Amino acid sequence: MPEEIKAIQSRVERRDAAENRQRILVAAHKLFEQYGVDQVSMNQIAAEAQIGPGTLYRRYANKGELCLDLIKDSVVRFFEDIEQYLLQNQQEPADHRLKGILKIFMPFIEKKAQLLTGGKGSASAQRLPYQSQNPLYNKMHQIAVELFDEMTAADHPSPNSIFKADMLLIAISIDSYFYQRDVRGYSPDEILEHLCSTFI
Amino acid sequence: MPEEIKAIQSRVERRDAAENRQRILVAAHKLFEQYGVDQVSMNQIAAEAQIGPGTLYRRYANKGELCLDLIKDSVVRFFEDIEQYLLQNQQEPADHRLKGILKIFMPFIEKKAQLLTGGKGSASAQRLPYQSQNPLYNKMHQIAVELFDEMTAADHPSPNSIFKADMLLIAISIDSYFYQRDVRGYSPDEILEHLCSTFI
DNA sequence: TTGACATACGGAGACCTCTCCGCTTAATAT
DNA sequence: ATATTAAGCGGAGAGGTCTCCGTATGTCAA
Repeated sequence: MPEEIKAIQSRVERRDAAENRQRILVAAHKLFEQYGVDQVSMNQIAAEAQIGPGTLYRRYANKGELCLDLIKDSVVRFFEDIEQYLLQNQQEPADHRLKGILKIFMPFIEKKAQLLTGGKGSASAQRLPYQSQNPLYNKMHQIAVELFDEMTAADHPSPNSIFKADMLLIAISIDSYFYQRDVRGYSPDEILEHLCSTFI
Repeated sequence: MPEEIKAIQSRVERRDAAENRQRILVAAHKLFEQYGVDQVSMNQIAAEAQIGPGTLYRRYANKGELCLDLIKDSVVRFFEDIEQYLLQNQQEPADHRLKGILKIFMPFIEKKAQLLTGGKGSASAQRLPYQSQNPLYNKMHQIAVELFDEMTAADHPSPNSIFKADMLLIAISIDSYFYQRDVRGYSPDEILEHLCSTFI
């Protein structure tokens, strides 16, 4: 019996562990707010949370993971927004809907940029936009693929749509986005227009 | 007199400095070869070169710069290849030439991937493909812009071409390229085809 | 309750990046 | 030859990431 239960509920978080997790989140939030994500070290966070570095790293292998945990809720809300938008615009053509999604996406990454990239200096660092292979990337990708497929009337996972979706997402990765904004000097709207004329 | 000469020849490299530079390059090359770029630290390089860390950092602010210096010659040769290709294919349509350039470019980044990204874990790290804003990126960009302009018969620096060139280059950035190859499982040729159908 | 034990803790420490600054030395003018 | 001096050197050290492992403590079965 016990083994089965354990297997199912896959381990309960210990009380002290849960408390420490809270302390970490609070400490990180405070320090990030005050100094900016880049300027805060894992050490500082551990100190502020009054735990040892080992305890911090046991939970978050690097600052990126911690950041991701910190914005988990925003991400959930973001996808709810997307879902709602898609529902309310079902009758619009796919290209229009994709543009609409980008319009929601861009302010989001602008607002959460620091946390999304999460201090990229790290040995066990991550590849690709928004440390790709994370849920955010994959879910956005899936949505984009569906819309591209719909545009070309292809059956669902068309290789071409998969590729285009990858390209679109990398094009609005944090780095690329801020490059266009800060170096090329485009406004968010201009970026959006360019994206559409290139990819849609 | 002396001041004028100094101003003109803008400083001569001191003999000991030149020697150390050589030692660094040799040491780095050896260690990179043996352990892989990522696994070699600046400290190790300094030790192998028998110089202090300060001396190493005085010349190269980070591993990326050192890597770039290490492949400077390959980059020059690469652009000579491009130039020659463009010369020999002047009569071909612009899209064909762009594809040809990608065909030269892809093996190049495949071969030099490690050195081009140059151990990305670094505080003063770099943005964008091939630590963008470096000569390689800018020159490739310029070439792509010209070809895009030619395709659309636009006068030279058309905003649209500039954007498309940025997107194309980011699409074949190391990260993106190896993502397509290793995660999506495409062969270089397939990637090339997809790139063309998306961007050209 | 009380073991038993999986989980979690914490800090010492290995190794890293990068800076600072007093000392050294090559190049030049005299 | 010698003095001057700017360029270069090197290593101590501040502060970071991340690991390892002996110790402590929740949790659960009995």
